[in-house]
Amino acid sequence: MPNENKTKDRILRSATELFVRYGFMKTSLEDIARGAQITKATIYYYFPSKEDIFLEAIRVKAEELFSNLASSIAAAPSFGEKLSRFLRLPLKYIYENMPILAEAMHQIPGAYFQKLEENRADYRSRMNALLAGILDQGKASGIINPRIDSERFSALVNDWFLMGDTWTDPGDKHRIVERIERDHDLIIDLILYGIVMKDEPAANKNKAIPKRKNK
Amino acid sequence: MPNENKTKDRILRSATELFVRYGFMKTSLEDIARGAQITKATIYYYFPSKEDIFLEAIRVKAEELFSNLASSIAAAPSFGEKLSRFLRLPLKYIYENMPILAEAMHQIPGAYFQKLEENRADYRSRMNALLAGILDQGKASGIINPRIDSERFSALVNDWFLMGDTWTDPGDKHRIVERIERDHDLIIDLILYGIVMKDEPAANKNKAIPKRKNK
Amino acid sequence: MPNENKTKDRILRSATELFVRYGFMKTSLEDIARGAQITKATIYYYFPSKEDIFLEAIRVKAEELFSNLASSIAAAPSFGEKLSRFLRLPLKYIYENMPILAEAMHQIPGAYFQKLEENRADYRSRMNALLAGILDQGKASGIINPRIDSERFSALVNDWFLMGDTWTDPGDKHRIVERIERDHDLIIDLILYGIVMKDEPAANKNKAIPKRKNK
Amino acid sequence: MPNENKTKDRILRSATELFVRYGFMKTSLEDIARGAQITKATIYYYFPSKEDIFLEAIRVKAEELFSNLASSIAAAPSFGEKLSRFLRLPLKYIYENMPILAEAMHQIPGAYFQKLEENRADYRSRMNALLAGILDQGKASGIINPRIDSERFSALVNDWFLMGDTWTDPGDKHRIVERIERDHDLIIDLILYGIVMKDEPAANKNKAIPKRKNK
DNA sequence: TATGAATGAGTCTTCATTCAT
DNA sequence: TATGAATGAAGACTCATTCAT
Repeated sequence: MPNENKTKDRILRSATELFVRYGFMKTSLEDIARGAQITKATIYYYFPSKEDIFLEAIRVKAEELFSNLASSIAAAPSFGEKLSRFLRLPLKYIYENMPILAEAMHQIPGAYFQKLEENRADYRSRMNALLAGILDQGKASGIINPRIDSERFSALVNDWFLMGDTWTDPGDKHRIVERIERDHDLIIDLILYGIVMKDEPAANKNKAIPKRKNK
Repeated sequence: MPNENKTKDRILRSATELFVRYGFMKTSLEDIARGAQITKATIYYYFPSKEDIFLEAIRVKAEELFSNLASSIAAAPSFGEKLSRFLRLPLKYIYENMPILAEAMHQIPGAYFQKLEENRADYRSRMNALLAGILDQGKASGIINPRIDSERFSALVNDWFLMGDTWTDPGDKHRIVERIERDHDLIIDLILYGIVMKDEPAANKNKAIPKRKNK
Repeated sequence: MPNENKTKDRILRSATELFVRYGFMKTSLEDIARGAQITKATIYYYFPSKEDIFLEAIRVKAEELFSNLASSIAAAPSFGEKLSRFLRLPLKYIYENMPILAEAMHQIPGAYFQKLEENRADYRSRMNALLAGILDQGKASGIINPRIDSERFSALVNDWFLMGDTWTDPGDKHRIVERIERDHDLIIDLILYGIVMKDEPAANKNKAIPKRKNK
Repeated sequence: MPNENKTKDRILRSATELFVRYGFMKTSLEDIARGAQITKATIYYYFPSKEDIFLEAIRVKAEELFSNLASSIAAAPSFGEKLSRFLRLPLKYIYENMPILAEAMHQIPGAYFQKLEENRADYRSRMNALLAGILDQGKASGIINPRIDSERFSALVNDWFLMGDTWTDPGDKHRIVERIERDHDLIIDLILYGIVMKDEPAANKNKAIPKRKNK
């Protein structure tokens, strides 16, 4: 965690706040400088470009998230609670800190795509690792059907419930549409669970759910 | 469906394509004009401002979607298929045509917020009406548990599966975080369905989506 | 006086009203066309350019003024009343109809300066002729000191009381400053008349406007 | 008096010169920048908008004028000379530096009207104060008829001889026309002074500026 | 380490004018 | 006689970036 008084951190904090509120393009270096109580030129002493500030801002937030997430999950008493935290925290983080992440894909110049993609792949694999760990523990303790494909399941959770695709740039359009075709009936099954009459769709019969206590 | 040769449509098509690919702010009128093979000034013969082009582009796409969606659902042979189409088409449309919808909330000047909000409310209520129709039919034919709260169910599907909140502006942050808190264990239930051992906790069987008490 | 229904007059009327209210540059052909209930392109059927509309608008108003002025003065019963009308009407006309006359000098492209100057010289000479006529009648009836230089007096009245120089373009700056130097003590005399003690400045008493030696 | 080498002053000087010559609207920032030998963008480092440059230009000129005027009048040996300088200097200044003042009223966006009006009221009251001081001295030394209404006299001088109303915007049209009606026979009296035969119009002899009854 | 000053390359928008019909 | 459509040229303003100090 960086020293609170250092200029670089003041810049980063000002930038993060403004990026979150107004997005990448509508935040000017002038604004960031004002928020950090320095002048525009000073920013260039610490960062080579506006894009680099943005990338660094995400990086800091992401590390924060992973750090909190790992310890929170480790401390969770049960499988269900681990899964619950795994879902709740990242979403909260994203919406509290980086609701404009997705926009960066469209607003940042192409030259920076590669860096963004690297980050994204990194975060995704760390998330998957975390989830895989949870699943493994679930399997080990016999709660989870061992036939579940952990990898595919992780990907699905990521994509559909962790807004994995808010990162996606429009170039990937077809990839997403394909995924929609592929996954949507699984999603429908998920939705149907809970609303269909108990004796109606034979295909779904015998599928049970775990006992959840509310909170 | 607009006439292919009319200049206004050429502008709209060029604009839509560019907005989708590069976002609102990174698309310049110059670009749009080039794409439509006219000059910048001509755009102003047809549209009073860049924002109006954007709004109109969404409107056209949305009407297209609703038109297709309604007939597609009407033609579906079964309840499950209706639900499936209801989920698949909008997502495809959004990702194919307007993946940058959300950005508009941050990039468009405040003066246009109201119009955007009106559109959004309109689309949302039309989607809900469609889904409610499907559910009603399901209930009528005895497939669906009549205790299901259609309204709440529609809202949930909308928010979690139709990216209802990609429209959300950062000011609503807290609203979303609250929703995450409120809905996430239901989501976990959905996820667990399909992965837990079939003979595990019978207690939750037949559970419909209940009206949740707050917190 | 032109026919009220003819398109050309509608254009002229709309243009005059807008020029008077908003000035030459802030009045667009679009505005004029709207006011005349036609379209922009139609204007070009009747006028070769925006400047020509303006020139024509002044011309019409000026003719109107001269026509009214001449008959009003002719009908005046006394010398004093004639002089009074000579002063009152043009000022009223200018302020009611063409308060932006002066601006035209700065806003109209150089190419039109010549035409404007011609008009201006024409109007000035007609005003002078009118005033000279009044003076002559005054002299003839023995009211006016015959030593008065009618020409110089006319010029003075024109410049100082009829805003003759609101027409002046900045290039003439030095000419005006020179005139100020030359005439200002006469003006002071005029002002002092009426405020000095009746027996005070013997030197100025009964003094007619003399031919001034330069400086 | 501003430093000759500072960029801001170069901008101001270039702007003033161009505004004076071509008016507000026909002077582009490009022109001003060229005159100041900088680029357009630099102007925005020093001024928030074109209108602000204009306002500042007037302000500087006005301060200059008042400063010179006050000392010049203070140094004048006699009442007549004071009055003379009071009339001569402002007119020279206006015509040399700001002949396009009036246009600002029509060309500057409404948002700036208030500031312009404030300035104008300020300048006017300072001018009136100066003139009142001169008159008081004249009265004290017994030269001026003590029955003279100083306030009304100041206003008259201001309006008719100092072009007070060249500032007037077209909305005030009726106010001016009313003033013409009200003051014009006084003006005629002034004019008649100097041209009538010495023994002719007894009625006008020795008459001070009276409070006029309406109409 | 920090900044005041300067700028080039855009951005949206306006508008007088043209022309085929 | 009238116009719908199109445009070139210009205008005010923004902003990330540079650099001498």
